Amino acid sequence: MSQAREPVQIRQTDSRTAILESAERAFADQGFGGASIRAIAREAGVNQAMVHYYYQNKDQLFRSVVARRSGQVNDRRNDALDALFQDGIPGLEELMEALLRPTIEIGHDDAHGGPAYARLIVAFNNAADERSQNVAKEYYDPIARRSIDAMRRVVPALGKAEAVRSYLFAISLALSLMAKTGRAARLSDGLCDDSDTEETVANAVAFACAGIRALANKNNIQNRQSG
Amino acid sequence: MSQAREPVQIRQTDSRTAILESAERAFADQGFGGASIRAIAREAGVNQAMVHYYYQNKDQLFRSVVARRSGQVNDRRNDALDALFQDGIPGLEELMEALLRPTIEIGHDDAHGGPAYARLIVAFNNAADERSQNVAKEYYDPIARRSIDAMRRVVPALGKAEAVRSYLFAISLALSLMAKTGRAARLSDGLCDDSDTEETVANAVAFACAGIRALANKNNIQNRQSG
DNA sequence: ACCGGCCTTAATCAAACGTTTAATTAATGG
DNA sequence: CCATTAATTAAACGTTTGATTAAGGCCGGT
Repeated sequence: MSQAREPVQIRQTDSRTAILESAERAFADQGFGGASIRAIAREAGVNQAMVHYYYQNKDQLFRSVVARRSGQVNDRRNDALDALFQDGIPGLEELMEALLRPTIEIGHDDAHGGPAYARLIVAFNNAADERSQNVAKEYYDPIARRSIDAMRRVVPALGKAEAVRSYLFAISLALSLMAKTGRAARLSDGLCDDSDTEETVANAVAFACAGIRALANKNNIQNRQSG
Repeated sequence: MSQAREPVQIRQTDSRTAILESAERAFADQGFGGASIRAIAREAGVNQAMVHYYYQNKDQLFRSVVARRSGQVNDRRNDALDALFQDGIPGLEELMEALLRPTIEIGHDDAHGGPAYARLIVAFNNAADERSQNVAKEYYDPIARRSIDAMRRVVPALGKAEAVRSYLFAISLALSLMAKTGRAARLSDGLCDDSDTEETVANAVAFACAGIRALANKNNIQNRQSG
C-alpha cells in the first residue's frame, strides 16, 4: 500500500520565500542602501549566493518583495471596487473603506510579516529616487488611477487635481497608521494603541472622508466664484 | 582709522556648511545607508577627512543635518503658537496653518535646498529604526506635544488619543505635499502643480481641519453613547 | 622670525559590500 | 542506473565603505 505522496520539493520553496521575507524586514528596517545581502541571507538561513541565484541582484530582490505584497493588497482592492460599483454608485465612506482597509489590515497582520511590509511601503511611498518611483509606477499607479476615477464618480464635485491629492492624502494617512514607529504611543503616553484594526480603519476613513468633502467644497466654491 | 572688523571666520564656515548641505542631499536621495561620506565630501568640494574633522562620524553628521533644519521650522512654529494664544483661543484653521505653513514653506524653498530637506524629513518621519526615532524624539517631540495640547484647547471635544492621531495625520499630509516625488504630477497628468505654496497650504489646512473635526465628533458621539 | 591653533591634505586601514565562480549534493526522468 | 536538471555550498573577486593617521599649509599674535 502506497503512502500519500508529497510534492517532495522540500528544498526549494523554503529558501525562496525565506529570502523574500528576510529581505522585506531588512529593506524595511535599514532602507535599500542600508540593507546588506549578506545579512539577508544569514537571517534567512541560506547561503548568500542563493540570493543571486533566485533574484539575480539587489534591485530585483527589492522589486520582488514589493511585487508579492502589492499583489495581495491590490487584488483585494480591485475586487472590492468591482463589488461596490456593481449595484450603482456607493457612498464615499464605503469607497474609502474599500481602498484603505486592505492596506491597513495587511500592515496589522503580525503573523505574516505585515508590519515589516508596512514600514517598507511607507518608506518608499514618499521616496523620490528613481528606483522607488519606478516600482510605484509599476505596482501601484494602476490601482491609484482606478481609485481616483472612482472617487470622482462618488463625489462629482471633486476636481481631478483635488481627487489626486485626496487619494494621496488618504493613502498617506493609512500608511502612517500602519507604520508603527512607536511615536504615536510615545506622544500619547500609551493611549494610542493602533493594534485595534477596526478602530484604525474607522479613524482613517472618517478623517479621509471629511477631508475629501472639504476639498470638494472648496473646489465647488472656487468654480462658482470664477464661473 | 580701523576698518570694520569682520568675524574673520572666512575659511571654516564654507566647508562646514558645504558638507552639511551636500549631506542633506545625499541622505535625502539615498537614505542613511545608501549615502556615502566619500560622495558627500566630493560633492561638497572638500577632502573626505573634513567630514570626520567637523562631524566625527556618519551618525552625528545625520543628526547635525536634522538639527539645523528642525530649528528653522520649529522656531517659526513656536513663535506662531505664542502669537496665536496671546489674545485668547484661536480658530482651528488658524492653528493648523501656523503648524503646517512653516513645514510646507521650507520644503518649497528651492533656493535654500528646501526640497532636499523635505525628502529627508519625509523619509525619516515614518521610519521605525532606532536612529530615526531618537532623532525624532529629540528634535520634533517637544513641538509635537505643544501642538497637540494646543489642538485640544482649540477643539475641546478632541480626546488625547484622537489629538495625537490628528497631529500625526496632519504632519503626514504636509510632508506628503512637500516630498515632490513626481507621483502627483504623473497621476494627474500634470494638473497637480504643488509649486504654488499658498494653494498647497490652503489644501492641507482644509483637509486637516475637516478631518480633525470628524474625529472630534466621532469621539463625542462615542462618549455620549457609553456615558 | 617663530610659534600655536585651526584647517586641509594624501595615504592608509580593516571591514563590509555586491557579485561571480566552480564544485558538490540532491532529486527527476528515461 | 545513468544522464540531466535544480538547489546549494565555500571561496574568492574587485570595489567601496567609514574611519584614522601623520604631515603640512595658512595665518594672526608676539
